Amino acid sequence: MSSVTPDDPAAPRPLRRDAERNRALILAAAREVFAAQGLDAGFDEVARVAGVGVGTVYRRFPERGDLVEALFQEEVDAVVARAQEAAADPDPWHGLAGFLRWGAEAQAADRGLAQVLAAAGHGHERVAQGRDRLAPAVDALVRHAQEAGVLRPDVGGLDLGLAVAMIGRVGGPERAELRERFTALVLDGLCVRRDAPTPLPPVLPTEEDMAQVFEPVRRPR
Amino acid sequence: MSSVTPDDPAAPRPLRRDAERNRALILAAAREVFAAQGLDAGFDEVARVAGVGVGTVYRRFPERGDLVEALFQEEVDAVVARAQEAAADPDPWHGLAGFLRWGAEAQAADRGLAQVLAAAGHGHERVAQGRDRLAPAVDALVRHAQEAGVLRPDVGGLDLGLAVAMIGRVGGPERAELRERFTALVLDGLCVRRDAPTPLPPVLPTEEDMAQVFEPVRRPR
DNA sequence: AAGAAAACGGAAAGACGGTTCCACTTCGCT
DNA sequence: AGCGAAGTGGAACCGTCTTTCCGTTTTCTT
Repeated sequence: MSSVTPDDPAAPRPLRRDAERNRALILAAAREVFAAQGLDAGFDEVARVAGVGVGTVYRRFPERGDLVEALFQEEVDAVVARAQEAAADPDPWHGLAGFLRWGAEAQAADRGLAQVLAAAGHGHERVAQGRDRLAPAVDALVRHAQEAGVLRPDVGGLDLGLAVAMIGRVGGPERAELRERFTALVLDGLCVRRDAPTPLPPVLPTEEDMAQVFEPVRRPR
Repeated sequence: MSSVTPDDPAAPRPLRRDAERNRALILAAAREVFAAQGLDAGFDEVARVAGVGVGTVYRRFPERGDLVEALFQEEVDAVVARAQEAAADPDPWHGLAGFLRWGAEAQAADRGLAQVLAAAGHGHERVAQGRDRLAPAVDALVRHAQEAGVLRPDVGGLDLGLAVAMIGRVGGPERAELRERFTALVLDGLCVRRDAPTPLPPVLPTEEDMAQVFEPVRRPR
């Protein structure tokens, strides 16, 4: 008779139901832990949050990279979507500014995302693919604003990406107003022409904010 | 007779000659290692470079902070001096721009300096003093440029400090041209008025540069 | 319902880096 | 030169994080 499971040579065997459930739990836990502590958070922390044993995490994701890849594919999707949305804004400058603000905020809120976008190309295959999906979207956003004559013509998509990364590191997760301030400042540098400076948010930085540029979150033990 | 060593109650006993020599070797080694790897470099790496045993480092500097303090007092002096020099520039804008460029470069070349300036206030007493010496100098530089009407009036000294820190992290030690690019961009945001954008250095960032924002130097094992 | 296979948990083993400690050396003094 | 104190080096220790392993549990199939 015909077997119920046709011999699909590419079939990676479906996971058992409990395994599938745990896989989802692990991914959710990793999302939370990596966002808070960065990509080098301990595997047992992930396991603890997921409510499974460490061994389970290792069996499902033998290398740290596997977990990272599975996790951030969707986060990259979100960034790409936001970039496309911004590029479609009828006011190109508004779209660009909104993306810069949003991107900085996203990186500040999620250390793991920041690290994975940066590390793209160094190793992880699928993460690099994600970055390659991202680049055209940002390029389009930049080109759009340049064709409208509002963004200076001598910057590229990677300039914008670097600016997002730079600003995202300022002030720690709590000090969004401070990032607003630097976003406004950089935007004043990015525009083609302006007479007076755009007013900055009136929050003056404190000494402590500076430390955040270098040590975003001290792992609380 | 009068004793050769008067009972100075604050006298911390002079070090033996070999101890003094090793102290100097350790400081020189720490300067090198911290600049390359940051403040959390291993003590045994410092000991190896200095050509002494680990125990020697620990006896002379029981806490990591002691070593940091002894080391960076002089580096802070250099920054203060540069800020004062910049404030005395007959062209205030030129002085400000030069300081921003120089500061970013100094931090990029010396991870330890970057971290110690940032961490000031969290702990280390004398490092905090250093930062407090630095702040007025930068404030003066900023005020000077503002009184000349070339720097936007709504930024403070700490904005400039944060900008230096931000830009210093871009591109890794090797990519100074890239930092030039961002310095020019931020300066265009900082000035009071400009018509056309100041031309940027024509170096386009590469994908790898982005990684440097987050992982400036991978310790080579 | 029963047997076989997959998956689980968490203890144990391993790798790694920071810190301590003490037998030995070097220095300074008489 | 000889003695005591200060200083030294690096092996051993300790805590932390990673990875493996295996006795038990859960699921799937018939």
